[in-house]
Amino acid sequence: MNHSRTDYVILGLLTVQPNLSGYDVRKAVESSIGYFWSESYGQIYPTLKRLAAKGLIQPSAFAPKSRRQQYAITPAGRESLHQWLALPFYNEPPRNEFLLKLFFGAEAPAAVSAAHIRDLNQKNRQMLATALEIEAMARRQPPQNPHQPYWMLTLTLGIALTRAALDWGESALAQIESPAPTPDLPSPHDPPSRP
Amino acid sequence: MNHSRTDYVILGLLTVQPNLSGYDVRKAVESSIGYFWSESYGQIYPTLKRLAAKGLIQPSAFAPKSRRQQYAITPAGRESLHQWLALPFYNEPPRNEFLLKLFFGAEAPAAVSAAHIRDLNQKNRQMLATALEIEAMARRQPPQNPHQPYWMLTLTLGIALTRAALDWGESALAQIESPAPTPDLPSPHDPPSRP
DNA sequence: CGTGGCATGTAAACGGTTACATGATTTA
DNA sequence: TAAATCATGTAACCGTTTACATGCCACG
Repeated sequence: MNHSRTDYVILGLLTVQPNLSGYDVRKAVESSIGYFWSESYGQIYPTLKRLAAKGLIQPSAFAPKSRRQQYAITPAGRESLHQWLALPFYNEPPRNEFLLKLFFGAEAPAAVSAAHIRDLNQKNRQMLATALEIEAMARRQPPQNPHQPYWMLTLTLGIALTRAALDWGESALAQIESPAPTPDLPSPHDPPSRP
Repeated sequence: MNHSRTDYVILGLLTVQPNLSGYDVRKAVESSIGYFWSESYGQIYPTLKRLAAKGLIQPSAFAPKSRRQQYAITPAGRESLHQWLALPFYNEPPRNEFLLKLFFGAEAPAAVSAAHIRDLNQKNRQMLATALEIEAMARRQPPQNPHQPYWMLTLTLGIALTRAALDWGESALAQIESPAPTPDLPSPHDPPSRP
């Protein structure tokens, strides 16, 4: 009776692509909503069974050579998805370990926090690069797909947030690495870093 | 033997304020790291017991009138915190329900997604306002506290991300509400919304 | 005195991951 | 035929939240 969000991930993906196996679902999650969602097999397979038992999806083609049991969404499943979409979204309690470590940064040498920030910047540069690639690719071909405008929105939010985080990261690094800028006593031992 | 992150939240907070009870920890989490972390009593109280048993914290003053059992960090606890701070941070699998619903937005009337975005904007405006207040308050008094520079960094990241999300939200709303702008066929029935 | 809120605590449930088991199929 | 990897599945565990229980103190 209790629908977890995994249910709607699967139902949603089945509206995008009509036949998916558990394996397919996993791949689809990773490749299309991977940067803001994740699912593990331990969730996916039992959920498929449960959704089928409830009639929200149904076993469809048993893919010829590939021994993959595929499923398709039913009208009832689509209905259920629509209802969920209309409910207000619920953001779970935040838990950002990077910010947690930074918050307690004064307990460690400045180099520790600096390393974390560099680490974050690295990840963000990577993320930005792939997001921009995807965006460029999507913009090249005309929007035949009714989902595409929404996908672009999720993408542009990701890009905007990553850019903001990167900007912050650079200035944060500068602040941390310049050792306590006492205005009239320029630090004697740390040469200004010029990459 | 396994240290959960709740351990380090408590140890960290005890380096900031020397004596805290379970109740205090909860309040401190909410008021100081609330926008990127959360803890429930069900975690806090058992963790306090466990940390005390391991000697990482110790019962200190039993607060006079208030029947609150307070704890203080021990040298071993501080050591443990330092070690953890030096480890790379681990960001748990992302799970953003807002983006999930937006991704499947094409399955529902555009008004549904628009409402979600407005909802998000509302939350972000709220968040930005309080963050800016805190920032202004912090900047007013000179940095007596060695933790403050790090706290400011977490704050400025929050502000930057929220601003970016708000900017995105406005343009996203505009895009969604303008019904499929066919260039040479200006939409006949939707009057341009002027707030 | 009684009631409402403060403070501590815990049992049970929950959503989710990890680790492992098992065939079946492709590739070398 | 051996090794790799595809695909499905599940049991156990884990961190966490929820809901509830309990006693204490302040205040009307």
